[in-house]
Amino acid sequence: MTQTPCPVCQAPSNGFHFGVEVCSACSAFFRRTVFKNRKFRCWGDPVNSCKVVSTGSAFCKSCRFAKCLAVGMQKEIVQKGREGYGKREKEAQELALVSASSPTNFKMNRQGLPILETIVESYKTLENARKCVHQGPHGGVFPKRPPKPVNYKETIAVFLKEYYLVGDWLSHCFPEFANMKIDQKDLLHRNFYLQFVVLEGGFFSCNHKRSDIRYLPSGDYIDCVNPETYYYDPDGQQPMTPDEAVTMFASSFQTYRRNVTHPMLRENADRFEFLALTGLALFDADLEYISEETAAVCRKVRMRIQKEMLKYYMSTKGAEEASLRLGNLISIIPSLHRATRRFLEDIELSHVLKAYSVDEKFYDNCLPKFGQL
Amino acid sequence: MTQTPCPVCQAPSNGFHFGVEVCSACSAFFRRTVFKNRKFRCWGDPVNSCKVVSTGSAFCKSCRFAKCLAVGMQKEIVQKGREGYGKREKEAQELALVSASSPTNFKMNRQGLPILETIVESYKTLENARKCVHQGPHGGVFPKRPPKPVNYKETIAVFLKEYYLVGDWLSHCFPEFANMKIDQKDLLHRNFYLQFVVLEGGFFSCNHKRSDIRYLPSGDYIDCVNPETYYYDPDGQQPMTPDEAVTMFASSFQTYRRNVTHPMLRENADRFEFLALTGLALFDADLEYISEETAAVCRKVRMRIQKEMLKYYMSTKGAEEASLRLGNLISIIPSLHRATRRFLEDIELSHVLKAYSVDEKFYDNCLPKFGQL
DNA sequence: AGGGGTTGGTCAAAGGTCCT
DNA sequence: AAGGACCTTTGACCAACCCC
Repeated sequence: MTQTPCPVCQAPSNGFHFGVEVCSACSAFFRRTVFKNRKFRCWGDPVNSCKVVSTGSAFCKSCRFAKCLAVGMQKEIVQKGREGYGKREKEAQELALVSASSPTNFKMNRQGLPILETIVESYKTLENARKCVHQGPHGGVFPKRPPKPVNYKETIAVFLKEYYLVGDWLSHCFPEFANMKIDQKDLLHRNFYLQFVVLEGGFFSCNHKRSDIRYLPSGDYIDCVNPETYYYDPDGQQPMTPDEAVTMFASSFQTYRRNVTHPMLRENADRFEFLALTGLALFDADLEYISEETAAVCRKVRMRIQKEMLKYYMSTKGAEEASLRLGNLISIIPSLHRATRRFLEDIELSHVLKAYSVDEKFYDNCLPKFGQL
Repeated sequence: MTQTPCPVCQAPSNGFHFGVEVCSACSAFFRRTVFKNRKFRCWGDPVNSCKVVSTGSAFCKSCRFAKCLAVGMQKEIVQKGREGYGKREKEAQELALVSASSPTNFKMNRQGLPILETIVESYKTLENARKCVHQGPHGGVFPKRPPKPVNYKETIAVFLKEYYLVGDWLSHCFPEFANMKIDQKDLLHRNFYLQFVVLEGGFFSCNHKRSDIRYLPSGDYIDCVNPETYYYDPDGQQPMTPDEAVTMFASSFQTYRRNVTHPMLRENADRFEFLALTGLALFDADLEYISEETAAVCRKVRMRIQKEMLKYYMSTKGAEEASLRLGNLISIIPSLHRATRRFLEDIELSHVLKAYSVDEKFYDNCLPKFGQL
């Protein structure tokens, strides 16, 4: 940084640029202008005689460039473009077109992603099975009805039905899971299930672009903004009033939304990413009580899933963007754990208090044992 | 300056370099690339077949390097930091000035990583401060003594001393943190501290290549294989015998090792990566009770840290390897949470039972409030 | 010694990136 | 969208070094 002023704009100059000792700003301006071959028009009056001084902000571009040439800056020294060290603009633009043109149809990107392709396909089967099992608003047997808000009893009933459905789905997707010993399978399945419930809720919100209600797999929803509807018990046999329950569990809904729904909305996770996260949540290599053998399998599958995610991204993004996206997605997992744990605490609290008693079957069969999560 | 053209780029060649008669530019390029072990990706279409001509601009680095190798330039001739010769005078002077020169050659990879470089540097300061504060085996004031196993009382004392030390360190590393409102800062700091303790323990184990003992910042250690030494109380006033305590907390040590030490050993995380994880753990954007503003800051810093990690990897690895490594590192965070939570549960249990009572100061000032983690 | 040749180191000035 | 601060890369130049 020398003391001589930039001959173009009078700002402190900063070494030689394109043949003349000018400031870095004028250097960048000159480079961009020449590189993009931009032309300007002077709007001044009288024309082509604007003052070019760095005091303000708005120069007349035309006169600034003219002055650059006048003081001797050489167009020839501007290079024709180099390789960037991350992505290349050209590439990024082309690929942006591709991904924008087909938001839902990602068939083209799925090739060579054996694990994730399998999950995506069989998730469709799960969706169909749900229509039959839940008789919800999208059920095929009964005539269609609009989605309705549900209370906690109905919710638990839905999730209980789901548990085994999801188990079958997992066994179908992952031979690694299907072939595990029954006790290991049970550990993973229990650890997984609530996470899946929470994650899928976030994904539904993401699909519907709203975080004020939480959709269930049945198609109905929990109204998070009016939780008294959720805690309302038609039989009226609970030791707590809905109002009390709302006070007690109010922050739980906050937790779900903050930790999972919002991040997923922010990242705008697609179905593919949601299912990849599902796989990572299932194959939790660091779970307590699992055998070293199971842990090794988990690590292997996780690695494969990460590789496929990366491949999926690399087909539409540059390397850097892909990696960062992968990182952001993986960063959702701790939040997912947090939300799930909160969910579990709520359920256990209800259970202990015998307030809003949870179906015993659900409690015994579908939840991780204490301290395991 | 001979007349034969450089076989890589056709510019006039300039003597033999690394085995082939090439121009000085290609020589320098080759030297830099090999020295830093950089990998490139070709963005051309068709791939790996770009023209390499010295038109003054626009090389494809990948193809340029490939051509260097193709024409016979030898990687082996590039030295790894003046290994063959004695140190140069100038270099010796610099070393005298800086005094704390990096033991490994981090220098080359750290450029342009403003956040992580700052953390790495100021971590050294933290290490020095510890020597004074803890008077441990590496303390500068008292004569050196070998590391010894410590009990829980000594451990808590060490961590209490550390809390504010670490707080200062954080404020020094992260202006974003230093400038937060006091309540937000406190939330992050409390949430962070145990995670840091656990993570750093894993890092120490990683450094010493052993997971059977857990080093403390003071330089002493907890003997995880013989936890009765840890629960031994010289005053003998506790309501539990060491044996009972071991039974009670036995699986905690397992949890630490399984969740943090083992993954870090597996990944062989270096100091740089450990500190990057530290940053990610601090700026937890999904923490309960933090303001939206703070969360936004957290997301921003996290993003920057991830980018710097990626850059760090990309300078020595290919894009895919770098991304997977990043993914694996980030995947340690959920495990870290799990181990930390377990740690917290132990402390709270001890506290409630008034067995192995924890220093009240530590309990009140250094831990996250209930349900927050 | 001493010069020719090759090494790594240095730095000004290119281009690229990011946030406003 | 464009400006400007900030970062990386490049290649000419030079000191250190080996060898004959």
